[in-house]
Amino acid sequence: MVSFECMFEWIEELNPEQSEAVMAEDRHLLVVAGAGTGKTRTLACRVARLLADGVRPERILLLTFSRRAAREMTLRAGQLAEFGGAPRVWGGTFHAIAHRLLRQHGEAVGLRTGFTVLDQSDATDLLGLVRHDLGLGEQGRRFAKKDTLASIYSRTVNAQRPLIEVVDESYPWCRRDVGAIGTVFNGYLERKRLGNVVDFDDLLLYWRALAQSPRLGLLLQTTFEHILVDEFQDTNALQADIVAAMAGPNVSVAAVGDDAQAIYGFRSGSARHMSEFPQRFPGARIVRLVRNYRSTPDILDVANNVMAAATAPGDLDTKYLRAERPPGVRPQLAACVDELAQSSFVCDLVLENREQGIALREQAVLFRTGHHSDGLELELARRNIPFVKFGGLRFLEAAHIKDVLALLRLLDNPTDELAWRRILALMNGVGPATIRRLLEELEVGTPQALTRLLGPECPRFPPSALADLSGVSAALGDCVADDLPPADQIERLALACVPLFNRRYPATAKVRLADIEHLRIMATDYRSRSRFLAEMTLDPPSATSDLAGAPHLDDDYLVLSTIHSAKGGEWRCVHIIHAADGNIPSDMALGSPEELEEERRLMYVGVTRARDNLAISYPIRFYVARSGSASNAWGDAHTYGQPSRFLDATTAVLDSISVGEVTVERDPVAPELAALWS
DNA sequence: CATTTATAAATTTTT
DNA sequence: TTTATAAATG
Repeated sequence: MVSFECMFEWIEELNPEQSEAVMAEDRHLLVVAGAGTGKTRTLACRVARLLADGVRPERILLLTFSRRAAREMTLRAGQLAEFGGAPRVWGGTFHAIAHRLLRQHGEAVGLRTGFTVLDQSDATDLLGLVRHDLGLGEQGRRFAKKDTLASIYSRTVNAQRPLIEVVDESYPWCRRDVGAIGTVFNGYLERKRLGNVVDFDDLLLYWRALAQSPRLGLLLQTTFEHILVDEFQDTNALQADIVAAMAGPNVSVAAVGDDAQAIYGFRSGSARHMSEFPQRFPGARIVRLVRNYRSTPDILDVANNVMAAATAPGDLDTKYLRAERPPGVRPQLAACVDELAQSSFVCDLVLENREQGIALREQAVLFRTGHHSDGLELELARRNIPFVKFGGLRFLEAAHIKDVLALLRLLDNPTDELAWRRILALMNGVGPATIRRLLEELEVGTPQALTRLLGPECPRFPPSALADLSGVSAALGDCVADDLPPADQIERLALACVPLFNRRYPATAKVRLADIEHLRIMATDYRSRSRFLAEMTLDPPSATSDLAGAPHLDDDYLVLSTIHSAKGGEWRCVHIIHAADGNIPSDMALGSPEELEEERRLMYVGVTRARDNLAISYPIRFYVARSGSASNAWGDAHTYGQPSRFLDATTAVLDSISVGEVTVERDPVAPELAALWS
């Protein structure tokens, strides 16, 4: 009961609007809450209030969009309900809850048991296979590439709009090929069904189908009494449909959101669904939270000025935040000579802050895209400043991790074509043509494919692959019964991977095997192989600070994060780097006014993460070409950066400083030489 | 004949 | 770092 009392102490500290949101007895509730207005706390308190009123925890569903938010909410609200192993509040991302429900009831909507969830890169690869098999993208024909196909697909499905409209609006250069794109999508659907796999979008689609089905819909509508949804401004049409379909006659829906923080347009999220909430859920009480308790007025001045020029203020306007805190320190805008200067500026500031008693984990560095932190990561490593990076490339994206997971997936679902392909391609002397033949002869698509590989009916492999084959088969044979714990299975499979990795990744095999050991350690908490696989797909570990060993979560570390991943978080000090025009807003997003506005909101989200200190920086000169391409070998391929256009209106409330010495502007020799032959 | 190697081109944000 | 095509190799 202790936690209940402590929760009631919180409730006493709520302001009148927050407590209205917590106590409201209306059937439906929409909380329009600006950044830093105590949204999460209000939601958690509402859950506490419901529990105190006698609602059973397992009758409460708490939906979030990001995994970070899910973790935080279930931590805060979930603790309340844990009395001696009593059932807990259902909490998680839309996708995680969908998965949980479909494992239970999936057969009712035509899903076979034992289905595998494809992550984004798997889904993209499968689209690429279909694309290739249809002979698209061959010579000269500039057909949409697999990544483009994946985003078109996801947009179409999540927005529930006709393909032609989506292509016209967002991918006009593919207009000519809509017919063929449709054909690819059909092939993709067929391929998924054949392999008994579902992608992220399918999880939502099948959940909706379940909730709308005559037989199970009623069951689901009576499973939960209260549905609470966080970050409602990021809902897409599919998710809005799901919430509506789950809301039976005796269900209350409480949604919380902020249209000024809608940043998931690329996933078809739209604040429109929030403004339509009152129509869709009639009788909803609307509560607005605008008092900001998080940031100093100095920081809010920046935030408010960023949004002042917003062209499309929503009708549920929360963008002007009222400061409740006393004045603090003026935020800084640092024009850095180059990226190196920016990196050392940030490191200096971080260390200085730590000297003043602000722990590293109270500080965050935020940026638009994953690779924007590359330079900084090098400098942090050089100065031995520990950090953890959220967003960007993940541990699981590494080829060798996918290789081992493919072996596990094969054991879990022997009809998974992608897993088969990945494993076969790892063997010596096996290429696309052999893979095609083997897939046919193994009859991948039937559950017997694995027994066929391990048994006497095993098809003929090229002689060069026989050694690899016997190693892999032996390992698969040892694990096929699934009587070993997942961690032991990984250890056994990793053994078979040693020779494969040594050949495929000669220079890095050692490091990669250490990563597999990391994977094994992560698996030790799981008792079920399929649970582990699903968890790795739906809630993969965030990228680690270093390639070796597990991150020491007890230690102090600096947080590096994309702005998208940072939403919902707050830190005493926030450093926004690469805030140059072209980065925020991204050059990619200049196509339409809507996209540009989303970038503005992104800047707003970044700024409003800060409590006490905010430093925005950008390099005046930065390289366009990424390392690895040879294009900058002759002369610098750099460009001169202007600060983000969203900061234009903030100059009066920012301290502008210059960082870095103006050294030699450019290499005097190379351009001179280049002039000789250009 | 099939596979490996070489070369050029293109690269947002998350579940 | 991936991806399509061309050349080189087994």
